[in-house]
Amino acid sequence: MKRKITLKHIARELEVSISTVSKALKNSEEISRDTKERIQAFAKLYNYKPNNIAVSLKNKRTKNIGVVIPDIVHHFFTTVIRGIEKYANSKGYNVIVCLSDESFDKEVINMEMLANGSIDGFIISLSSGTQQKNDYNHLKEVTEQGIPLVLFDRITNDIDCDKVVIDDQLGAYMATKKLVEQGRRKIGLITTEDYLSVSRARSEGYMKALRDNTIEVQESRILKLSSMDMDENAIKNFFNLANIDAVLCVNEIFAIYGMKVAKEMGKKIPDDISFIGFTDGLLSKYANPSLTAIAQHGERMGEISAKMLIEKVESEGEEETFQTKILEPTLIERDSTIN
Amino acid sequence: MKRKITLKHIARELEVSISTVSKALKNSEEISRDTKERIQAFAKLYNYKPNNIAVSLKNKRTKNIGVVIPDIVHHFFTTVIRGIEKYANSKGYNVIVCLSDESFDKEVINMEMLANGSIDGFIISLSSGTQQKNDYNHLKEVTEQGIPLVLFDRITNDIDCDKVVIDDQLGAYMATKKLVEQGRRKIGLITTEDYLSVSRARSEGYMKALRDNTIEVQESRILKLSSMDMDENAIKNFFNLANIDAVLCVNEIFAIYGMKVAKEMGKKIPDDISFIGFTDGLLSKYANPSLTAIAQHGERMGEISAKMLIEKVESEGEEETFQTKILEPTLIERDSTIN
DNA sequence: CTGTTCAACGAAAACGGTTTCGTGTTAACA
DNA sequence: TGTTAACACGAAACCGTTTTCGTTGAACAG
Repeated sequence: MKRKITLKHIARELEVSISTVSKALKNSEEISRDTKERIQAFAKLYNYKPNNIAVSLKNKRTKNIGVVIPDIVHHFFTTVIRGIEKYANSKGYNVIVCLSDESFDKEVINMEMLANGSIDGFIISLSSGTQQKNDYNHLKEVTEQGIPLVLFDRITNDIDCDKVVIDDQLGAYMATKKLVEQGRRKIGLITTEDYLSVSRARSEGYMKALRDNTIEVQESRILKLSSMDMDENAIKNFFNLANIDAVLCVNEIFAIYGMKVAKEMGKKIPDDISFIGFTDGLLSKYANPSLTAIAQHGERMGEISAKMLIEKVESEGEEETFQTKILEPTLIERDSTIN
Repeated sequence: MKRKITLKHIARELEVSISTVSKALKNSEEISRDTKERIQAFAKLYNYKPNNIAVSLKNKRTKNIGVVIPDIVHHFFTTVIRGIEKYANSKGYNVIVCLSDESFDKEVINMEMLANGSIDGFIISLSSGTQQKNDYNHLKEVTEQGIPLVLFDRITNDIDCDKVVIDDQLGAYMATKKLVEQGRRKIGLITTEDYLSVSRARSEGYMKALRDNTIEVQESRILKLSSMDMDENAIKNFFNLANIDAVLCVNEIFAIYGMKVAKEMGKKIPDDISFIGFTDGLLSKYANPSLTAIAQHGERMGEISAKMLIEKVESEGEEETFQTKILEPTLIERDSTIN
């Protein structure tokens, strides 16, 4: 077992001081060519690499960024992580991923664990528990400590920090408008409970599009589902009672499941009923029929979040100025709507 | 901006030494009740939390574990991460996720970044680039440095370390056997190039099952696809020429895509052709028809990997003994096979 | 009164680097 | 010959902990 070599070892071996070694390895002008070459050659030979922890302690920079997301088994979040990873890595940063599991408590615990020196900044998408509880003190605390924070997708207005979102309202608006243009009038919405910021925005876009096209918003055409139990009968009733000819779903699963139920009821997609779902993921692409979807551009969102964060981290406390970046969603038309 | 408070601050404020503060906060017997209470109260008041980096440097324990996987936009890997996270978190560890992007170089770079003190151990699934190159020196190096390593799913025999896999051969065997029992004789296999350890094992299981049932293995019934370009015509030819009545696919995407092509060709699933795919993910569940799948138990695999790793990390260098844990795959029957 | 013991605390080294500041040597110059 | 500046390097502080090993004063026995 070869232990890692340290500056001290090199110094002792080459009979110079630790400072000389340190400087030599940084190619400092202070050190003579000869000595530098000796030291660098020795270091290369023994594969010396500085200890990250020691460097972090000294520089108060960890080169780690902490990402806290509600769930990782969600295509959207994985694409965001990929975007974050990509950008962060290119800048020499590592990504520590923590899952809040949609729980307020876990979100708080994870952030506290990381906030004690482990990371240089946070990228976070709020858990539903947090949005429901409407308690953002844990976020306030880290920002007060001067730790940069970027919120993405599931954000809150209660905290001043950089934010990255897509225009959820616009996405829903575009989708609903498309359905209207295709002659649909009895357009339903399958969503979650309202405390999720994104669901709310999507509902608003849906309703606005209806109103702009002089279609009345009917409560019976809005179905609120919990992501845990997707009650088949509830969906059937919904389709039947409201006599729906098109559905906008706030996520892929709802859409795929909705299509399944519709098919079981003997409905033809898209002739009898059209479907559009949020989050253009694998399911949308490979569903049968393939699902028209509103792409959230997760990877891009991740990259932008990482970029904003790292800029804040590396700007030595210039004047604080926060921005909110709003990405445009894209409607990707497939076979679950008329083309 | 409230800066973080340190032992030194507390010591100065309470006019005791740093060591006394440190001990008091650890409830050491050395310190009198009075002093301990004073110090603890003060620490609570100012929300003192030890600096992780400093503790890491001192203890040579980071409480971080490094996970390097080929890709995160893959249901299987995300479930593994979830399992790792879950167990690691329960033991007070954080998870640093790095993506190799199926590239040997990125795998090496990521590991080198993390190996310099950032983590206590590695959990890794090899990139296809690495398996293709067959070069495992980067793994050898970290193990020689005494850093615990757990390999999962995509492993190699060239390295001595703990490993966690499912019995891929058995999975393929079970699936193929099931197809045979349902009267299929012209069973095809859609796989990737052979350098991936898992694909090879699955091919072997497939062939073994055929032989055990006195069905000849025909090269024409094996299609090797690159995951990049899924050539529709190649698949059509494959189905036609080999006159296939059942297909085993080494991953979900191949299976879903295969079903799509089959349907386009007018084939009925499962009457004309059955499908079974590896990795029981969301796609399998929500496909149409839903896909009979071999579950890889990713989450369990992640938990076990994390458990094995953390045990190694926390066992102060007892005698080295490595184990390979082989999980049993489960065949989940759905509508793409006859039931 | 001296010696021992124990409780309660502090000094200092250590982890592995970075960085500031000082110092000895040499060469150049007046 | 004495002064000075540049060069090359080392000492030491520091980052925030942990931990070992004193040290001090009081209490107690003899």
